Amino acid sequence: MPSESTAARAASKSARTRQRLLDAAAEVLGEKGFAGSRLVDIADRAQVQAPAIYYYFPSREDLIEEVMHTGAAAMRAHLQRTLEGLSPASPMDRITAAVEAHLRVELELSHYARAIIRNANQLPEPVSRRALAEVARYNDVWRGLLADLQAAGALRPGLDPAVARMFVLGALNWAAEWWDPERGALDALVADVQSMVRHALSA
Amino acid sequence: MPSESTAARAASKSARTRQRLLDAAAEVLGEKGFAGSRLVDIADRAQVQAPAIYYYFPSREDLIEEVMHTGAAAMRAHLQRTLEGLSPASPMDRITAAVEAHLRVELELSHYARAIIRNANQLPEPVSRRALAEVARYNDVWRGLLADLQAAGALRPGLDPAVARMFVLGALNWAAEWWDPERGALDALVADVQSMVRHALSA
DNA sequence: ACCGTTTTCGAATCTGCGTTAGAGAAGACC
DNA sequence: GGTCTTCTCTAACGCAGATTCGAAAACGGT
Repeated sequence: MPSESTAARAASKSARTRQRLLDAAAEVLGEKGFAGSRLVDIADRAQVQAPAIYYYFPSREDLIEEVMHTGAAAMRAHLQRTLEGLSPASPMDRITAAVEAHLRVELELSHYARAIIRNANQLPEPVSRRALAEVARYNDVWRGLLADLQAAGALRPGLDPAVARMFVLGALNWAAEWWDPERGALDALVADVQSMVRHALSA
Repeated sequence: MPSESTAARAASKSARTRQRLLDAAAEVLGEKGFAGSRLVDIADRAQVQAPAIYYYFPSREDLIEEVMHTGAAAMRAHLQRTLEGLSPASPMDRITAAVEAHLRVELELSHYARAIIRNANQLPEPVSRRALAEVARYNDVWRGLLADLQAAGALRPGLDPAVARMFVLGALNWAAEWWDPERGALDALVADVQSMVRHALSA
């Protein structure tokens, strides 16, 4: 039996390789999409040969499935943590905070988020089931934010909350398609987008 | 030499098959994405066997390339026709009209637009070159719309016009991911989105 | 230094799909 | 009805990429 520290180190080495594979898969998925992501690309990026993947995952689909699920869960966790960290705030302020949370996790914090955003709608059924359930819960949080806004009378009358929600999420998600981390700080983007969202929804 | 009418009929039959293939390809591309689109699916949808494709196109990539190029050109043509058809209008009214044009071509008029929107950013270089050039020109039109708005002092101060443009186009493009033609009329969506865009940008 | 376990790799297999080849059907014109 | 052209199909090829296998390497404990 290994001593505590070595066991920890051993476990962590294996765990770290596994993690490298997941991270690599998330990156490739975010760039090439589900059908375009080859195991060789993922393996390369994780500094391994392709067959090594099968030591950690039963199949390509299982690996991808885990990336998707992790990504969706991370987005929701980040959003909910952000909202809970808010001192009592107006519905609109909560939405503004959610906008920032979404953009940061999408563009700065997590390749997994990018993978989710760009692939959620083009995955084959078996792979997407668990992930889509998680995405649905994420959407539920936003549905709540919009409902609160409307209940407070702060949503422009006539606007369908469902359309408003997809409008905002669409604008946010699309940033993954064009935002270039190289040029310009994220802060400026966040501020502009918050301003536009606020005015797009306000009564 | 065939008589006029039969020549026309013959030509049109061949042309129609070719067209069916392009249409089928546009639909499949819009659903599965570039890497996920198989020739068999396209052929099936066009009521042909896969090898028949090669009578009309040199390769899969050429077929797809033409779909992309056609799609991008169609979007731009539709947008420009719409704008030209406008009696002198304020910059904001022009943008509102552009919003409707974009949504209609994306959701109602053309599978090609959907194909472009969902694939423009994940195509391999060789296929995307011509299409992306066309997309760039489409973006230029929008860039002009935003510039005019700003010049007229009607863009909220502080907003980066480039960010504003991507924000709006993102919200519009994302509709391809969730809008279900089955339920609800497009008119309602258009009205809501126009309202949100207007307020998002207004000074 | 030696042994068992964990982890990785090179080589081989299997499968799906783009593509080619060549023969046959469907017309068009005489 | 014959023949030439246009179009489409069936069968087969070749490659790329997922997966499997068995052996080697790396590692931890003694």
